[in-house]
Amino acid sequence: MISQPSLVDLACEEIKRLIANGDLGADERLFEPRLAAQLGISRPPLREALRILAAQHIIEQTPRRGYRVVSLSQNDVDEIYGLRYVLEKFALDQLIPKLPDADFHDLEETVTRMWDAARNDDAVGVFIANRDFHLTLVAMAGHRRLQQAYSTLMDQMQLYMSRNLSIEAQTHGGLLEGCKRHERLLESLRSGDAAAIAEAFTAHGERRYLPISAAQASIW
Amino acid sequence: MISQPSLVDLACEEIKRLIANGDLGADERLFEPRLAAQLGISRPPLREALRILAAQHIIEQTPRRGYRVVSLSQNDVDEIYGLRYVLEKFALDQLIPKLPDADFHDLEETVTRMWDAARNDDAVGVFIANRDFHLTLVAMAGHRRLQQAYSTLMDQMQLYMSRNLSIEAQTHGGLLEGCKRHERLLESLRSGDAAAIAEAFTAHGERRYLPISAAQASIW
DNA sequence: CAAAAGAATACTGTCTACATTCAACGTCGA
DNA sequence: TCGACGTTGAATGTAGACAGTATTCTTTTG
Repeated sequence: MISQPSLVDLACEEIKRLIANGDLGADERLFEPRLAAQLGISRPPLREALRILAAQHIIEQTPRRGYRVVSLSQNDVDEIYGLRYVLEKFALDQLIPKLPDADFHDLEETVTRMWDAARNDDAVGVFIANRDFHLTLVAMAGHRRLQQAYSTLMDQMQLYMSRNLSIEAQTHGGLLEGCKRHERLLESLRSGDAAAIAEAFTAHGERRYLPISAAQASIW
Repeated sequence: MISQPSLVDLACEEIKRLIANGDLGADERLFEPRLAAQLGISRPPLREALRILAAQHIIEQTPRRGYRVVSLSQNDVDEIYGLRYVLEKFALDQLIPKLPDADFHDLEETVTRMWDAARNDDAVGVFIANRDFHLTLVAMAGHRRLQQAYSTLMDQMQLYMSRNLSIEAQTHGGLLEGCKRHERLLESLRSGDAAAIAEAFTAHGERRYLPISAAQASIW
């Protein structure tokens, strides 16, 4: 059963897009009347959308002083990466027992996309494929709350990165190198060997998680 | 700078209270007009509150069919406990390096409260003290997003438990036994020895996390 | 008697409008 | 010239009303 999305849902997506595009910068205030007019909706549905985004830590609200786009400090980035690592590790732990019956199709598709984009030097394409790879991986764990928490975290990072850094500057070690690491991780998953998976995952994330400067935030 | 809480905040708290009290049962629909009248506010602030609670997975929304209190299946309980374990473990990892400079005052206070309540056979008091112990512990890690995720999870469990089970039935091993386990965990934290902490934490959570039936959900 | 269709009711989604509060700017005084 | 106070303007917090849609009950037909 499908239904047309409500204005609230549309507003959420559109505001996230505005932030990702850089139309709304870090620390920028969101004025309800202006934004409502810009989106062509009235304030009530917009306000509900803002509440949702605030709950996801994409914007923050201070009473009587409205909403503003969050600006991530170095500490914030460290927090996000640290939590992301833990959640993805947990996802793998949950996933490993299920691997024999797992369907790798979706995961393979993202890796294929990643290779294609990398060969065309399409950094944005690699970026998106990478994001989808990890979201798919976590989704395979079959843990709804985990998936939810993880994708919220990814959203926070993604919005920040597309705002502050050129994608190219964030691809440590080159596009093709990153593809290879994901390929290896996928292979280890196919093997189902827990030790190999742990190793591939650690190698994959080696330079990315744990003390990492905000300016060096990596897309992987 | 202080400011009076908005109706949205008040509505959030009140609705959570209604659920905890059992006035709103699992799977029960939340009718906006009725609820707004009951709370003495109009629908717009109520709707914003509902959006927030939905984002916290305390209620769920289906388009054009309103909101309903979530009902937790056994699988949901397993999910929450699993994630809670991972997050609290991560909190300890983050906390250990900071232990030499840590202030245990707040933590000690919750343990004191727990003992007092246990001696008076006050299961609800123990329940609350236990909750505060873990929230305080996680807060000491100094990781805002972690703390946020953790307390959201605790809310989900707490609301469910106070709805479905008598507190007494959930205190595995007796009230005093639980106090002792927390006391030991606190002692290990004071020692600062990582191995001892890990052991105390595992012993503390032994029977609680991982395959646990919904009916057996424990307060610890 | 049961099932399906239609009508009535009630709830959600959305909008317009009003009250309240905060922040910035200008003015007045020291 | 600098600081403080008051005023003004704009944005947030809230309320009430209307339109559209789902659900339920009743009625009618097979």
